[in-house]
Amino acid sequence: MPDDHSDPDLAFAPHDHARCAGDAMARAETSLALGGQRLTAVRRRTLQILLESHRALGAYEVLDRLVADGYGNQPPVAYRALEFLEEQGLVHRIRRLNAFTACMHPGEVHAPAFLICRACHAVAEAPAGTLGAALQAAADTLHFTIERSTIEAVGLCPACKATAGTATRGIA
Amino acid sequence: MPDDHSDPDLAFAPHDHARCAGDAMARAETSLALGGQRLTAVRRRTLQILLESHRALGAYEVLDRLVADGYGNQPPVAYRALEFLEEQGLVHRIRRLNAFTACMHPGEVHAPAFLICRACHAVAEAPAGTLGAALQAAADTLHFTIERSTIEAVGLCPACKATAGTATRGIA
DNA sequence: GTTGACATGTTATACTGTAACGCTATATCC
DNA sequence: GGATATAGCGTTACAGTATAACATGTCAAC
Repeated sequence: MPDDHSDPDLAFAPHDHARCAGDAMARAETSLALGGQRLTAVRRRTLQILLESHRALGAYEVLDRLVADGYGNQPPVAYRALEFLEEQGLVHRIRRLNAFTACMHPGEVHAPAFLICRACHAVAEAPAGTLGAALQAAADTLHFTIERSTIEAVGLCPACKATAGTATRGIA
Repeated sequence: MPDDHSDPDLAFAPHDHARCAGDAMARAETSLALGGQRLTAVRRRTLQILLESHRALGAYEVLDRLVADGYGNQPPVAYRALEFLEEQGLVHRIRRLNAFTACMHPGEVHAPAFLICRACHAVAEAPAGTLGAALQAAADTLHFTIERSTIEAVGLCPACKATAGTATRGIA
């Protein structure tokens, strides 16, 4: 099983990966400490796995890597850590892919929106812009109170658009 | 297994159910005919099931009802019909619930947005408003081309907000 | 009435997610 | 330090969701 160095980048543009991962981990430690939450070994390693791989991983992919590090090898081990991290706003769940990805700017309140390339499987966390407000407005007209939201779009990233028609593997 | 008359209404406000279902079926026939697509028996019945039940149904729930009508009793029968209807814009998939619901206004181009009550499980298709534009704008900044989108919010509908704290069953 | 394309029926299996139980580690209180 | 309470982890077992692959049937065009 190959490592994931060759996998598509999380954002569509290149950037300082090590730095953004390190920053995210540091912020995670701080924000958990402030909230009185415990970043245990499994949770820390799970977050690291997502930060390192730098793309959306399925729960069972995460589990495989936890197993390789000597942690429990049953699904709940991964799911519990992922759910905890999601509740803490450190990880996002991408329902379209049945996958999880590390949050690139934890701490900031945001209704995460994801852009998923169907050709190269890259996933980018989109700038929120007026999205949150627009969703809130839609909910308001029905007097609905939003607690959590999922916003995901499937399409083509700039790179795959450029090579459109060539050897890309589709998601459907 | 009880019928679904007591299930939460699709929209949060009462309305003329028979009429909206009938309209939707009529529009479905027209739009499929124009596109040269075939509304076969299974597909038609599947759409009817979703329109009648008037809430989000899992694929296996749809399958149960198809079986009761004498259709094939294996998952692909339901999944194929549902996928076809989704491609045609007649059905929406609600990923948060692993469920499907009939589109309430097929034909109109729209980025469907769903409001899901975690207490009573009602699902409403939210007015699009500026949502589509906001999502498009977010994608534009990354030069991403959107082909399909999933927008779902979990929270409390007006009725469940009113009875907050009383006997409601949570989704989580 | 044969051909070809599309749709359905069916088998089998893969993938995703969770309930429940017992043990261990950590924190707290005395 | 030792008792107690709580949260987290490991494990078993299973439930729920989805799809690949192939066989059969149906329909329209020629």
